[in-house]
Amino acid sequence: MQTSPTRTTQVTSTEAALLGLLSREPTSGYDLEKAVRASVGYFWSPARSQIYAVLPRLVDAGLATRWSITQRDRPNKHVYRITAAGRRALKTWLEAPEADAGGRDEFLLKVFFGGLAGPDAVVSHIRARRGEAERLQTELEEIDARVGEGGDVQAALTRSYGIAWAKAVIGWAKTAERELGS
Amino acid sequence: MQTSPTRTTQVTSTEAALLGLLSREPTSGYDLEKAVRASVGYFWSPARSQIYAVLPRLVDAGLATRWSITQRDRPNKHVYRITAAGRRALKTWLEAPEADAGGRDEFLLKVFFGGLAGPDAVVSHIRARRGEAERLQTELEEIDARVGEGGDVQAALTRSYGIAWAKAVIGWAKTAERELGS
DNA sequence: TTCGCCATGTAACTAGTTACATGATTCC
DNA sequence: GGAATCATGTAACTAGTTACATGGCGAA
Repeated sequence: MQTSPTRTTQVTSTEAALLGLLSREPTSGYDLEKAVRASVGYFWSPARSQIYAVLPRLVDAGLATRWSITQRDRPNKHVYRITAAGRRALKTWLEAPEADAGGRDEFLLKVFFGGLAGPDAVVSHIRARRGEAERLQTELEEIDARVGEGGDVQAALTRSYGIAWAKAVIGWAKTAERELGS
Repeated sequence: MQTSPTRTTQVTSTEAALLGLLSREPTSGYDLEKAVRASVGYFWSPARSQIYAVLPRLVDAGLATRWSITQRDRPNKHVYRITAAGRRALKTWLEAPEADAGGRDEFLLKVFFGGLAGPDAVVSHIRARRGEAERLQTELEEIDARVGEGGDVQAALTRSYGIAWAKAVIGWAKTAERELGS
C-alpha cells in the first residue's frame, strides 16, 4: 500500500482550472499559461506567477506528477500530468454547489458614486465598458464561427454566456449614454 | 501649516466604497456595514472584519476623522467623517480609468469543464445561477418601483445594469437547460 | 544589435476571507 | 429563558498581485 499524500480540503478554483486543462493532456507551466488564455481566459486568468505557485502544490497533494524534459537549444521543461486522485478531486469540485457569489464590479462602484466625480467620468467609464463588451462579443463570435457545430458543448455554452452578457452590456450602455446626454 | 499624513498611493476599491458612503453622512463601522448591504451590496460587499480594518487606515491616511460617541444602555460607537482630502482622493479614484478586468467567474469554470463531472452537475449549476438572477431581478425591480422617477440617476443606472444582466442570464439559462435536455 | 520568445521561478506585498471574542439589552 | 441586535474588533489564513531575475536563441 502506498502512502500517497492526500488533502482533506477542496481544491481552489485555480487549481481546478489547471487540473481541468491537465485532464486533456500533460502540459508544462509555460504552456498552461497559454492554454488558459486560449480557453478559460475570458472568465478565469491567473497571473503567471500563480500558475507556477499552484503546480508544485498539486504535486505535493498527489493530484499531479511532474517530470523534466531536457531540451537542447532551449530551456528545460517541467511537464505535469494529472493523477487519478487529481481527476477525483476535480470531479468533486465540479459537482460541489457554489455559494451565492455576489460578484464584485469596480465599474459599478464608479458609476454608483459617479455624482461625486467630474461630469465626464461616468460616461467615459461606460464607454470603456461598452468597448470591452464589443471586443468580447466579436472575439467569441469569431470562435463560434470557426468551431461551427462540432466541438465541446460546454465550451460553447460559456461562449454563448459571454455573448449574452456582452449584448446586455452594450444595450444597457447605449441607453445609459443617451440618458446622460452625451 | 499642518502636517497632515498623506498617501501617495491610490485608495482601494473598498476604501473608495466606504468613502463614498461617508461622503453622504458621518457613520459608524456598524452602520456602514448595513449601508453597504443596502446600497452597493449587490456588486460590492466586503466582510465586516474588512470594514473595521479599512476605517482606521482611512484615518491614518488623513482621509477621515473619527470620534467616539458614548451611549448608555448600548456599546459605544466610533463615528467616521470624511475629510476634504478624503473627498479629493475619492474623486481621483472615481475618475481614474479602470484596467480591463476580465471578471472571474467560478460558475463558468464549472460549466466549461462540466463534461468531466456527473451528468446533472452542469444543469444544477445553471439552475442555481438562474435562481440568483431571478431573485436579483425581482429585488432590483422592487426598488425601482419604490423609488420611482426621483432619486439618484447613477444608482438607478447600476440597478438597470443589474436587471439587464439578470435578464440576459435568465434567457441564456433557459436555452442552455433546454439544450442539455432536462 | 536589439527585440521577443522560450521557460521557470522568487520576493514582497495586498486585499480579502472565516472564525472567534466580548457583553449588555431588548424582544418574543 | 433564549435569540437577535447593538458594536467593535483580533487572529490566522488564503488567494492573488506586480515586479524582478536569469539566460540562450532566432528573427528583423
